[in-house]
Amino acid sequence: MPIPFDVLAEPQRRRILDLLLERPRLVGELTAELGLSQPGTSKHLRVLREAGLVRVRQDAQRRWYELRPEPLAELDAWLAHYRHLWSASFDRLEHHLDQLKDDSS
Amino acid sequence: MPIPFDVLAEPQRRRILDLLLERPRLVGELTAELGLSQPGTSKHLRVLREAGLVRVRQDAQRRWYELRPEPLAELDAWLAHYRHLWSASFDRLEHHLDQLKDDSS
DNA sequence: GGGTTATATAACCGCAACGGTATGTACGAG
DNA sequence: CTCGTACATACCGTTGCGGTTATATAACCC
Repeated sequence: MPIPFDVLAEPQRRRILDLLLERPRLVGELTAELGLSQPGTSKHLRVLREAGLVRVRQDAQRRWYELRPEPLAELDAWLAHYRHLWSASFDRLEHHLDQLKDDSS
Repeated sequence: MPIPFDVLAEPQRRRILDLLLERPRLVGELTAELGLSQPGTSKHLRVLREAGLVRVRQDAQRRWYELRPEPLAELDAWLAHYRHLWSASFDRLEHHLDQLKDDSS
């Protein structure tokens, strides 16, 4: 699953992710909160689904959308290549992370 | 400076960032390595410049482009809101980060 | 200064994405 | 089984973006 930069480039889709970060929601709820048409919302949700950023749980006619953070974790991994550029204590942080890894293994 | 999601959505621009992560480069070098036309490269560089992701150092007719990681740091901060979703030991990590902060203050 | 090198800007084109309206589908209620 | 609800899909118009070629700008070289 490639990092979905283009999917995240869309402001409305990021708003959807922000809303789903709080709790799962129905399409109707998202439609109201985004101020979009219902099909517009559905279309964004399709894109997010195909990018693996959300998953659906069906409940009769309703569909609960919830967050799926794996692609964001991959984005985080990509960012890691650049992190030492702004994180002064990066090396020490890495050292601490290694310790965490050792603790849990 | 808002997080430049749309700027990063472009694959060629991410390639430019990857190349600049190694070392600063001239427009001509980037043009060759990307396989684009020279104006195409310049246009991407303009977008990256306006997003604050690169800066230019002029040297006669040449322009050395180099990375400016601040916007990526903001992206990192945005990601932080989601990080606990995939980082099992997030709370412990946060604790360690706080310790780092205390050490350096 | 005239020519060359290095880069930026302008003008243009094709395509894909986002938004809407209209319609299809699926499930439950009565 | 019919109607209403909740969502998805089809289709279309507009717009913005990435790519190109052509041209402008600016600095060095001789």
